[in-house]
Amino acid sequence: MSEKQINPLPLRLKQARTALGISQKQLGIQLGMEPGTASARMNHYEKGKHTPDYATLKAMADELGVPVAYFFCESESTAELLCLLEKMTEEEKADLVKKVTNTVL
Amino acid sequence: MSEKQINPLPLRLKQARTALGISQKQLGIQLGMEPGTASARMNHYEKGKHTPDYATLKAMADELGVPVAYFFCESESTAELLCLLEKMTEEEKADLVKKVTNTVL
DNA sequence: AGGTATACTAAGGAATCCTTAGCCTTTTAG
DNA sequence: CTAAAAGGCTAAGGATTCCTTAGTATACCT
Repeated sequence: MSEKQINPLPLRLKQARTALGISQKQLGIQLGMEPGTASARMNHYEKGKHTPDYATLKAMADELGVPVAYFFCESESTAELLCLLEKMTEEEKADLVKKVTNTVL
Repeated sequence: MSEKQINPLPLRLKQARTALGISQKQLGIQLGMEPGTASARMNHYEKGKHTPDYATLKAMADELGVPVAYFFCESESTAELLCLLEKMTEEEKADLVKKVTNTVL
């Protein structure tokens, strides 16, 4: 019954960071962390040792160009779709909701 | 410069809980919390006083029938779509990614 | 009124995080 | 080759946040 209870955040964070080609420390600095602590803190988050609070989560999301919810997506396709949704208007998303609702239900 | 930095979790939690018509305390108990602490803990989360760790977040999501990422959606339409995505197969989601990609880009 | 249910809060012990101070490997420069 | 720099990573303790206890307040019901 080994119910794997994996926190997606470490993986998603690493994916988004490496996509930008910057180091853990540099990302932390860009988020406004002290240069002396940025490396350790970001590494803790990426290794799942610690969990960032919401303000840090939001800052990371903005810096990485993803929505906060992206960090908690369990599947790749959902993560990808969320990033696309962020680029759409409310109207476009409302339309998509209707379409998908008819398809699924 | 009032940068609205609202944590969506309290609102989303309340939305999903009231949709089920159960009390804060009862939800906490269903998550396996001690009956003596369930009320206070759930209220803290719903008022934004404290933030649940991932295990609690996952348990809440499962019990409420939403994905964990739902708690962090800033817009209603995105929150709604995420819940629909959870009911789709990986294949269906992959197809949707393609469609949306062509629409957006 | 009395009892119950629900939402909510203060305070302190318990748990987690942030910071300091490094180590270890790989890569780059000399 | 050697040294230095860069990136990833970790232990430990002070700083911060959370969990738990205990209780208040309001509304509803009998």
